[in-house]
This record gives sequence, structure tokens and C-alpha cells, in this order.
Amino acid sequence: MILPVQQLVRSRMAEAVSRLYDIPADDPVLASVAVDIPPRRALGDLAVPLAFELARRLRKAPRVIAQEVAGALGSIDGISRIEATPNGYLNFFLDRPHHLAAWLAEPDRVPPASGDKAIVEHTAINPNKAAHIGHLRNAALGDAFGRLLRYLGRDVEVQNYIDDTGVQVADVAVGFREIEGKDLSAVRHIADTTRFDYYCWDLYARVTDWYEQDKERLKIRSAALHEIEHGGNPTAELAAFIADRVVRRHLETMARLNIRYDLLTWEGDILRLHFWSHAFEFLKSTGAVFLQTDGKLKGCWVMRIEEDAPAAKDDPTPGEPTDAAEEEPREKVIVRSDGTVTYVGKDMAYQLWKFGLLGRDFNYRLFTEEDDGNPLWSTTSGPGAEGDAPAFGRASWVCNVIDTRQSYLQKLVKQALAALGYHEQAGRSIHYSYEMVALSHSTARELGYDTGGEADRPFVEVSGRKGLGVKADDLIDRLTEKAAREVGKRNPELGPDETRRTAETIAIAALRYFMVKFSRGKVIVFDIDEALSFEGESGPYLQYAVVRANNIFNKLRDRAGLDEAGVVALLQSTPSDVLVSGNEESHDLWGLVLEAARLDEVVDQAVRTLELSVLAKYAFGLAQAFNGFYHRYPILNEERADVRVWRAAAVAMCRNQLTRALQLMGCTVPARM
RNA sequence: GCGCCCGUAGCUCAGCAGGAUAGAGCAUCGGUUUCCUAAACCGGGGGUCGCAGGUUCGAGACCUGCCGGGCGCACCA
Repeated sequence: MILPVQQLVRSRMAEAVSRLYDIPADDPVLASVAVDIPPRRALGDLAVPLAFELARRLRKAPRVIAQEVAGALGSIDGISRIEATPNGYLNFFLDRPHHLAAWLAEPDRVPPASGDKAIVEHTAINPNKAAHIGHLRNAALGDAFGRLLRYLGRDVEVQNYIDDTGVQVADVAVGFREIEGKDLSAVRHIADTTRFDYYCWDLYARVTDWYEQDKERLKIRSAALHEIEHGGNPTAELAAFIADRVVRRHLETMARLNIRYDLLTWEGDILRLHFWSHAFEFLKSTGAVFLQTDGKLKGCWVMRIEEDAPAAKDDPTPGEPTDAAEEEPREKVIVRSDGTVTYVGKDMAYQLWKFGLLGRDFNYRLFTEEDDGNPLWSTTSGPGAEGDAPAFGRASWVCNVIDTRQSYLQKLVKQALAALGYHEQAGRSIHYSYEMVALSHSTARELGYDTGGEADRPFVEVSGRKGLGVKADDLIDRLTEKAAREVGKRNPELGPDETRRTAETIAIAALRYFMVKFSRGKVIVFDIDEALSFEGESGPYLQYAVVRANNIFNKLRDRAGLDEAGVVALLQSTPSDVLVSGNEESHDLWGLVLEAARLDEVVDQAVRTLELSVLAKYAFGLAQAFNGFYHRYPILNEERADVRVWRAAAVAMCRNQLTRALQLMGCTVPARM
């Protein structure tokens, strides 16, 4: 939509300025020409403040430069007028009827480009307990990010990493075995007859407590971890069972939120297929990882942590020893003294595989056939489905959605790539980091947690280990119940199934919008009442705007036999005075269309900055603009036929773009609400 | 101690790659339904953009320092 227009203006500006003032085209000032949007439509549709930047260099007033450039630009396709403002902006006015018609005719999506694949890894919940709101933020961001990349025409592979051989799964296995005295068949019975992830949630908290009571018991954990890593024993089988069943529950939870994956990557397969030992050899041979023979890490294979070069290095104070020289170099354990591998080690091997640098591949099996008909594949170390599986891995760009508390580990993974000489891939390893979700005191109390001990803290941190948190399914259930009550109130004629389906759609939008509307660097202090709100800046607000817009078209079809294509066909022959006259009404109408056209620009920005909240805010602003328009300008009841057609076209723009924006956030629009 | 993040209205947050008059939601006060769904709309009140310097034609945004808060610096992930 608007992006190509901006790019055209950008390049024509650069060209004109280059010619006019003899500035080379690759000069920084021309390489990235800023294109803004003027505050009011009467001022124009695109604004370029380039004259300000050139003023000093050319020793000319911005106003003069703007005028000269305007004269040199000539005519530009789709631009009806170019105006230099008295203060020095260069404002561009778009050909309104032309663009509105063209945008409505544009296909839904950019055709998928061939070539470079991006891998997005997200969710990655330890498969030993139910998913909670913290995981929801990860999955909501990761899933939406993948959708945005696809919208921009990128080839995307979404992976969910399953840490089935880590401490957390081991803990629950120990809990079943030691605290509950249960073997695999007994646990299987529990899994078949309970909400298993909830059961494990409680058990995990009990195990944590059980370790606290007697630290000696940590030796049991260590032994279990060993058994799991080696395999072929009852504890490993139990752990594998727990992980498999809990993962299936996570997938169900995520499916409720329209979140799906292409591939599940199991950490156990990384071990069994010797990915780790392979990567380990690489890392040892370069010296990046070495055996520590001294100090408290004696017997561990460690990696030295590169500190960021201190800025003061250029200007060392003479005669004073730097602190760095006195400090012990920091080291991170990759292989523990008991011989087991830490998570980072396995993640390094995984990262190498993602880029196709490991020289080995997984086997693949079909994990489930999902509701939408798309297969979900899984890695396996057993026999794979030869030839049937798509080509996984070998990406040119890797994005790991992991919360900011793991920045340090992600840095190490990147550092490992660089240490092996893969600097380019290290540069294309993106850590999509975001802040944690915590609980407000009132919500924590409502859940029955005593927060007295941390009354002075601004929030209560979620802890799976302590069983402290809001479970994802509980939250979705509550949202759905509330939405169902509201739907029932407003649409009593709807049957129970339809009411339920509508309520679920609304609940999902409420939740997913809530998870992306905050910028990623901000801690979300989760408050249940705030999350349950369907008014104001919320997902349902967006849906409601689209429902209204769709309704206009439903009625237009019923009353006048006119659908969107019919409206578009009429545009050519309809006088466009209402759109171009320059009065307030024309600016309101066009302003709405122009705002709706900005989706691609916003998506581009969101991807560039890894900041999805800009999409959420944009969609909300567009819905607000639509609602304002809706109240002010009637469509169905408008008597002037030409005005009715152009207004309907604007409504079509809005609902199409808002529907797409919601889709990008994983939300759909109900028929009514 | 070191590193990263945050500080804008009573509360929760936007403010894009410096640009035109600092915005939104909630809360609060007042108004709008014989009219396309009031989950909506319109209006009022509410701001030393943490503090101090600096860069710039122009700073909420960039730089430096300070203050306040959070997170990380595990043989957990």
C-alpha cells in the first residue's frame, strides 16, 4: 500500500537533490531520506524534512531549498501536487481517487519471495508444567513475528524447542518416583485421567519444596539428570513420557490461541544424534571451550565470556592498573564436572544446526495433523519419514524469542558461532528479547498467594518452580466465560454453540492484543481485571470496529445488491468531489483511507525494530479513526449516491486492513458480537 | 561491583529514523441510542516528559553525568 509510494518519493527526492546540488547519490543524507506524515491532511500526505538537513551544508534557508527541490522534481506518478511550505517542509499530495481504487484492487499479500529462509524459535516451555502468562507473552510475540515476516514475503519456519532432558523435567520425574512412588504405568494412568500439565504444575512446586527440606536430595536430581541423558532406563522413559504428554497439552493451549509450529525440536534428539558431541569437538578444537583445571570450576569444560570492550580503552589512565586486569576472567560452564551438558551447550549445537553448519541433520516424524490441515513435524532420533519431511533448518537468518533474562546466554550462543569463524551467521543470530510478565499484588492475592513478604516490591514475580502464576488455560477460560456473558446479553438470539465460538474469538483477541500492546522492553505487571477489560484499547475494540464495517457491507448487499467488488467497479464512473474538494469532509474521508493504507509501513517498522507494539497501537488508532468516521458519516442512509460509494470504499479499506492487522496478531473477527 | 532495561497525566502506556500544537486507554465529570450494533461516539478537567549539563535551526527522542526502580552476572533454564 503506502510503502511503495514512500519509496518512490524517497528515490525521486534523492535524485532531484543529487542533481540540483551535486551531492553524490550515496551520501548519507540521501541514502535514507526521512518521509513523515504531516499532522493534518490539508497540509499534504507525505512530508520530507530534507531541506532542514541540507540548510547548513548549502548555506541556504530551508524554505529556499524546499522551493528549488519542488521545482526540480517534475511530476511523479500518483502525486497530484508538491508543495514547499513556508518553514521548509516539502509536502506531497497523493492522487486520492487513483490510490483508493488501486489499493482496494491490491491483493491480500505480497507474493512469497523465494530464497532466504528465516527460522523463528518461540514458546520453548519446559515440558514439566502447565503454560502460564509469561509463556503466553513469548508465544504471542513469536507467533505474531512469524506472521509479520510472512506478510513481508519472507520464507519462515517456526520451531518450538522442547527441553526434555533438562533439570525441570528431571525434577518432575523425581517427584513422581520419589515423592509419589509412581512408575511409568501409574503416571500414564494419571496422564490419561487428569489435566496432566496442571497435575505436574502442583507436583513441581512440591518437588522444589522437597529439595529445600533436605539439600542432600539434590544428589537425586543429579543422578536423574544423568539417567535421562544416557537413556535406556526407567527414569529416562518416565521423563520422556512426561515431556511428551505435557508438550501435547501445551500444543492444545497454544492452538486455542491460533498458535502453531512447523517443527518441534527435541533436545533429547540433539543428544542422541550426537549433535552436541560434534559441536563440542569443534569448540574444543578452536579452544573456545576448554577444560578448567583449577579453582572452583575445576573439572568443568568452560567458555570464557567476552566482556564488551570498555569504552575507556582508547584513553587509559597512565600508571593506573585497569580493573579488568585484576578481575578473574568470567567463565561459563558448558559441560558440568559430572559430564552432563548444560542448556547453553545444547543450544550452541542447535544454533549451528539451524544455520546448516553442523554437518548433521535430524530425522523427522509427523507429530500431529493439526485442525487446520497443516502437519506438525517433530525431530526424532529414531527412524524418520524418509523423503516426506520438508527441508528443515539451513536458514540464513535465525531469530530466537526468549525473555531478556537470558540475554547473557544468548550472547554466549552468538559468541560460540563467532569463535568457530562464522561471523556472518553470528550477525544474523537475532535474540528477540522482551521483558518478563509479573503479577500485580492484587491479582496475586486474588489467586491465593500471600504476598506479604514482598509488599515493598512493585510486583510479584511469576515462578513455575513455586507454582506461582496464572495458568494460560485458566486465563483463557475466564476470558471466554466473561465474553460469553457479554455476547449473550447483546445477541440473545444466538444459539449456545455460536455464542461459545464468538466468545472464544473475543477472548483470544483480548488476550493476544494485551500481550503485544506493551513495548517489549517493559515489564507487564499483569492485573486480571485489566486483562479482562473489553473496552477501550483492547482486542475486542478492534474486532468490534470490523464487525460494524462488515455489517455495513452485509446490509449494502441485502438492500442494494452491492458487494465490495461492486463498489470498486463503480469508483471509476463516480464523481470524486466528496474525496477531493478540500473541505473538512474530504479530508476526513481521505485521512481514514490513508491511515488504513499504512499497514505495510507499520509492519515493516515493527519487523525492523522487533517492536510489535507499533502494530497493536496502529491497529487501535485505525479502529478509533473508523469509529469516529462511522459516527459522523452515514453510509447506508446517505442519500447522495456518489458520496455513498466513496464512503463505502473507505469502509472497505478499513475493514480489509484492520482484518489483516488482527490476523497478523493471530486474531479473527466474529460475524457479530 | 559490573552489564542490560525502565522512568512522559491520578493509574497503565504511546510518542516511529530528532521535525509542524506532547497523545491514548482507564479513572473522574458532563453529554449522545425513534438514526449502518452504546464492547461505540462527543466534550471538560488533568503534564517542570526523573534531575543537571551538552549537541542541533529544532530534543520527550541523541550524548555525558547523577537520582530512582527492575533484571542479569548458577555446575537452573
